[in-house]
Amino acid sequence: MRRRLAPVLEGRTFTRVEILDTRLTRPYEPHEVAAELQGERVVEVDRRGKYLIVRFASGRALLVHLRMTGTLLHEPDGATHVRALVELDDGTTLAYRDVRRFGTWLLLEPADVAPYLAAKLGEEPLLPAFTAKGLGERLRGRRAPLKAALLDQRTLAGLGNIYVDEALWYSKLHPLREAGTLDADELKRLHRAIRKVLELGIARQGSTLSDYRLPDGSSGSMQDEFRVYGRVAEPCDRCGTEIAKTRVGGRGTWFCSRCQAAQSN
DNA sequence: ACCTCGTCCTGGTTGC
DNA sequence: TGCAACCAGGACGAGG
Repeated sequence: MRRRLAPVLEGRTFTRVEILDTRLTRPYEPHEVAAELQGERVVEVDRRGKYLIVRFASGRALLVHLRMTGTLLHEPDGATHVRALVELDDGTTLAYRDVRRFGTWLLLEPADVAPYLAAKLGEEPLLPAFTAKGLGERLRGRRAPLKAALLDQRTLAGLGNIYVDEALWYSKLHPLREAGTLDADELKRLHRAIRKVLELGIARQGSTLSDYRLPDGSSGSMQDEFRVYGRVAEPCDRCGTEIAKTRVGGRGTWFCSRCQAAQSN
C-alpha cells in the first residue's frame, strides 16, 4: 500500500479534505482535523508497523491505520463505504474506504510523531537490526502463548493474525508454546519465518479475503500462498495432516498439529 | 509489569 | 424463504 501510494501522494498538496465518519479521527473533531489537513503538502509516504505515515512539509504527519477493512483508493470509481475524501492539487481524488469502521486517522505535530510510534511499536522485522537474538530478548521471561506475544505490536511491529499463523507454520512452532521458552534454534527458525511471510505478503501485495484493495482497486494475492490460515481440515503442505483450528487469545488460529508439535524439537 | 478478555463495527454466512 | 445468531479481528481499556 505504501509503495503504491508514494508516487500518487508525494509532492501533492491536500487542497480539500472531507471526513465523513465521526469515528475516524476520534477523539478529535472530524471537521477540525479536515481543516488542519487542508493545505498540507506531502513530502513522503512512510510506514511503521501497520501504520501508514503521510509526512508533510510542515513536519506534521498523518498516521493512517487501516485495521481490518480500510483501503486508500486513488480515483475511486463508485466506491461504497467511503469514510473520507482528499482532493489533491493535481485534480485527482484519494478516498478512504472502510466497511467496518475500525480504521483511524491521527494527525500529529512534528515533535509527537516519533515518540508516539516508539511507545506503540517494537522493532521493524525487515530491517537488518532485527535479529534472532534480539527476538529472543523481546520474548525472554514472557509466559504468554507465543502467538499472543507475536500479536503484541510492542514485541515486534507488523504481524497480524494471518502472518503469525503463517510464520508459526514455517518455523514449526506451536501457537500455544510459552513465548519465553524458545531455544536458539527455534528463535532462528522463527526469525527467518517472520521475514519470509512478510516479504511474501509484500511481494503478493497483501491478502484480499473480501475488502482489501490496492490504491488502484486491484486485489492482493497473498491469500493464494496461505499454508494454514483459513484452511481447517485441508492437508498440511508438508506432512498431509489435516490443518487444525482453535482459538488463541480470542483469535482464530490454524496450525498443523504434527509439524507444529506442542513440545520443542 | 504482565496477561486475558470484552468491546468496537459491518456484512457475509450459518442454522433453524 | 426469512430472520436471528454467529463469525471475522487490531487495538485498547478494564480487571486480575
